Amino acid sequence: MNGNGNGGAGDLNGRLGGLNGGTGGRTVGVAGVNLLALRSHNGALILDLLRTAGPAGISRLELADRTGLTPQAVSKITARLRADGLVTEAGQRASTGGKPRTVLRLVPHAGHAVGLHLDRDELTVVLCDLTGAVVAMRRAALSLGAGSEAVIEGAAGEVEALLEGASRVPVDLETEAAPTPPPGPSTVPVLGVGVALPGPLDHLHGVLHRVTGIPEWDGFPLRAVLARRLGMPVVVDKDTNAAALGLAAVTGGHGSFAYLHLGTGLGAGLVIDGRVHRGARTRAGEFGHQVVQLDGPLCGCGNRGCIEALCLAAVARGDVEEAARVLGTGAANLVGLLDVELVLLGGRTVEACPEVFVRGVGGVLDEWARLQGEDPQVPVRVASGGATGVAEGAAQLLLAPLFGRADV
Amino acid sequence: MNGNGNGGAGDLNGRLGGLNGGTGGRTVGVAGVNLLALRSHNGALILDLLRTAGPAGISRLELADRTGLTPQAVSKITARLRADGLVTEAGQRASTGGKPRTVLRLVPHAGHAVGLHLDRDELTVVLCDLTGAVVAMRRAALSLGAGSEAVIEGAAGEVEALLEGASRVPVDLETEAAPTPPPGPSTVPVLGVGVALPGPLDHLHGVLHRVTGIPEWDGFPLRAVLARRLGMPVVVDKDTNAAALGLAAVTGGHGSFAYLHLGTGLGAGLVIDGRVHRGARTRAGEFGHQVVQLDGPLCGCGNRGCIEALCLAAVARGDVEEAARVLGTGAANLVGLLDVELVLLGGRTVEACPEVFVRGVGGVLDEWARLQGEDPQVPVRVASGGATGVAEGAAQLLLAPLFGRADV
DNA sequence: TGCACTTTGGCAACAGCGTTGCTTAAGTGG
DNA sequence: CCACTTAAGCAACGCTGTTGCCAAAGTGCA
Repeated sequence: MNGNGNGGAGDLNGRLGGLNGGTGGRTVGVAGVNLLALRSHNGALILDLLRTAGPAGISRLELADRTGLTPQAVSKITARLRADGLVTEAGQRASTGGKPRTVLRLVPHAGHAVGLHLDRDELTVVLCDLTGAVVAMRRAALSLGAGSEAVIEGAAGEVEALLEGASRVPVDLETEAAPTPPPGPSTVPVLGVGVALPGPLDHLHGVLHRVTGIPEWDGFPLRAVLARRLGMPVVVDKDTNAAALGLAAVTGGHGSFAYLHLGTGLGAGLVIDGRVHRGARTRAGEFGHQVVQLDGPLCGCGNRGCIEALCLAAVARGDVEEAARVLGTGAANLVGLLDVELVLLGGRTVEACPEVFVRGVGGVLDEWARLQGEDPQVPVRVASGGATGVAEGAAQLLLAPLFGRADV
Repeated sequence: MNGNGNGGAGDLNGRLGGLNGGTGGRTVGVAGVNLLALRSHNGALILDLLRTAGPAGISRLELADRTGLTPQAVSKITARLRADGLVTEAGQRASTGGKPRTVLRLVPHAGHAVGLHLDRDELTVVLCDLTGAVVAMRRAALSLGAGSEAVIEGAAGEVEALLEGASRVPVDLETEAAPTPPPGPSTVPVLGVGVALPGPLDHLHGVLHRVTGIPEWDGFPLRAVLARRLGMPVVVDKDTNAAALGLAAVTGGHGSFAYLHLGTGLGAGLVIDGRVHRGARTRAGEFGHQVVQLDGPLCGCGNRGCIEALCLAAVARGDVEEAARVLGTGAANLVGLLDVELVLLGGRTVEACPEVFVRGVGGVLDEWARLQGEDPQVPVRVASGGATGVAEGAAQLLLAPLFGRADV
């Protein structure tokens, strides 16, 4: 009695040396699956296991065990992936009484993606390799309200400068030196650009809506404009969703978690069963304007008793404990509604005093679980993203489909 | 640039004349897909389109168009389904200048499932055919607190009586007469029994937790016990989830909606992308104890300001308008968080004055959408289930996997 | 009535997927 | 040194959806 099937063959086909075939058939509603899609799905699945395994690598037999496929099938699939240059053999394991297992590893520099984070006052661009590691980074001041042309031109310029630099200089990274120097070719193969910015927007079509505070952007087809300007594929998403996607790539598993971002505003990115949940119109995650106090104080959105208003007011008057309690109440509502396994906190306000928020939110969740008579409480942690977290997540908008975690 | 893949081959394999092969491979984590799973997925997909088409039927070419498969592939698949007795040819369409299309239709009585609804004070059993239509029904008084043995025995007895009656007498239904009299054989092929009851519980293993008010059930392996007693497969789920599943079967599409049930308590069933969202531990949908009034009045759960407490208190003092407003606030929170496309209301309290609740909840949602500057508000409607809605949804716990909408 | 045309749907051959059966490679342990 | 174990590839196979072709069954015009 074992489940089976389940896939998602990736939206960005035909890249990276013919990986991911796609069907060529028209697709209305739910798609039938043909052999090309099957091949693509299994390939992506194994690629994802290789990615998750990291530098340690993983053997063919372990892949077979994890996927339920035959060892022979795994051999064939990995042979294809090796021929495509995505995978290499990398040493052997210790023998357990027979021929030692050959370790397979993802080739990080077989592909790259650009992640672009457009915040209200600054811009961050990163170049990530297949593993999601940052290979190059740039940061610049930018005013989102400066007009679309200026913003597009500024962003495109930064992206081009990043790629230019990356193709010449090996690596110039703040955090760490690159573990393995990139290969010979002077040009870096790039899948495209993922853009993350404050919502609301339409992820599917890459069109912006009324970005809070900057009505000028309403209806702007960011995806199309930037794709034409840069000459490569572009995917657009909300900053909170990108952050959540980036965290999902690290978390690895197919679990569920909520990423709560408390900065100048309050929003959430939801990951359900390993996939970012955006809803039908990319409106999911409107966490800041959840009402937790009927007829409470007026919020900027026009409603009363929103979490965001209560939280920010508490922070403004220095009562961080109370802010954490309010946030915790919202988190408890969310956990109760969705039964996620983990709550991650991020954003500048949280980073200012992380322990207070983790303790405060965790306390409310624990109390709630105790009342329900549930034992294993939902853990609360600070998101690991850091300053480039959102940009890295934006790059994942293009990387994730390769590993079978396509959106839609 | 078309999406592809995506499946779920059904948990209940090997039934109904060899449909749904399953792989036979062990499955850890995410599964690879082999040809058997592919066959099963495409078969289920086409079966689902046939189900959705209803008595009107659907032609092979339309199936090909909707699935993206070749007409020839559809011909082969439908030939298999016809050989299995699940599908028949049923007349022809009008010609459009050539050979007229042959209409295919699901054979309703090719399979049945029992849906059992254990409420606090009564029990409802239905027998549903493949289309989900009720073929037979029984209702009896039952006290959930009367002890596990009495409840199990009573429920099993009712199920057996229902099946006994159905195999002899064609149909005895309150609402309508059966459109097509069932076939010759005296025994009805039954997939199994779906059981719906108040939570919390573990859907995956079919084990009950601390059912509110009746602590005796904590840890009771309902699925295993009932399966052994009846000698057929049993699936257990929360009543709200079953109701939502039943509504999803009617809604048909792969959309998202929330079913809010307001009876003696308040709960929710969530359908996201056409699948019931239960969360990792079947705890999702804890809607009643969402806090919408910080430090509000004490709730039975021990917390303060829960929707359920506020709502029921308002109803108790006769202020239904206020109850609807509170419910609407919770619904708005839910819609904002998940971006569902539809809100359905049900339960005895709602059914007492449906217009007030629909108007009240809708009003809050409209106001919220107006503040956000969104145009197409989320529609609010009364759930169509009626008295047997939950039981029908319970039957869908076994029927849905056949149509590719497997859980987990 | 007859013929051209359109559309539907099946038959046969085919490419490609994962699977099975067997062989070779490469270790351990007595 | 040899028996044994484990890993991985080669070859043949069964089954999938696809392609090429043809028969069936209508419409519409002469």
